[in-house]
Amino acid sequence: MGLIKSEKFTKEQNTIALFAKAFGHPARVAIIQHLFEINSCVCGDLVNQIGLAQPTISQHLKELKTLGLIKGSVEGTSVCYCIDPENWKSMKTVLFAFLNEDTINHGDCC
Amino acid sequence: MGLIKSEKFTKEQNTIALFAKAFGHPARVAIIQHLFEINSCVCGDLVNQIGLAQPTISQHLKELKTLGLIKGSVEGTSVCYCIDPENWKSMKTVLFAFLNEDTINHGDCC
DNA sequence: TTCATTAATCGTAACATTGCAATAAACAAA
DNA sequence: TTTGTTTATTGCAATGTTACGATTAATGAA
Repeated sequence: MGLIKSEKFTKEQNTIALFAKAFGHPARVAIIQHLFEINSCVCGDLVNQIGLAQPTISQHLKELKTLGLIKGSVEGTSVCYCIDPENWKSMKTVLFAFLNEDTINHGDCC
Repeated sequence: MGLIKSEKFTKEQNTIALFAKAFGHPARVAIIQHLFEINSCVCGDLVNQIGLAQPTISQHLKELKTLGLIKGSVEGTSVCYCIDPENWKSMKTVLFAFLNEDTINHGDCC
């Protein structure tokens, strides 16, 4: 049916999935990487950096913004985007806890 | 258009996105968590554990299997699934490198 | 062989995602 | 005000994802 049955899962599982989904598209990965690479805000050159149309980039930025991973501030005619350090940190805590579950239980089976 | 323009991005960015997408659904998160929790293989009770229909679970298992994160072995009438430790490890290396990019550059801006 | 059990596959409906052209909105400069 | 620049929004087409009923395949038990 195309819609996820979120009520079948725990809040934690849904949160993990939401964060993971944010990185489930290479354009959003590229945006985040570019933000870390230039080590400051990105003001306008994202469309040139990534080869997608302006409305498409805008849409990906909106998704990352809605999740709180990035924040934008208006600077004249352009908008400057950067990572939201606190939300990034808490996202990492959630994902790391999940990805590190193999270190708690390390069953060699099969 | 619904299709990702992978050719616009690096191999690394596409790999990160593929792994992240695997965890972009709570059912697949739940499957992985259950595999770690019981600390061994899961033989058949996944449909009861998670509240989705058998074909749906089978589909999610297939995705995780295609990515190499889990592996299944036939045991009589049932199939036993468990994490593939080596592929899990290399997936973690890729995702951790991405998620830890904030520790390399820690620009306070905006 | 026949029956029961379990998992995979097929087919399909409903909804989501991706991408972009066109347009609108917001602002600075002339 | 008008013009140019930049980003957001709208609308839509193409494709992908999710979910499950029905069926098939494979195996063990009777």
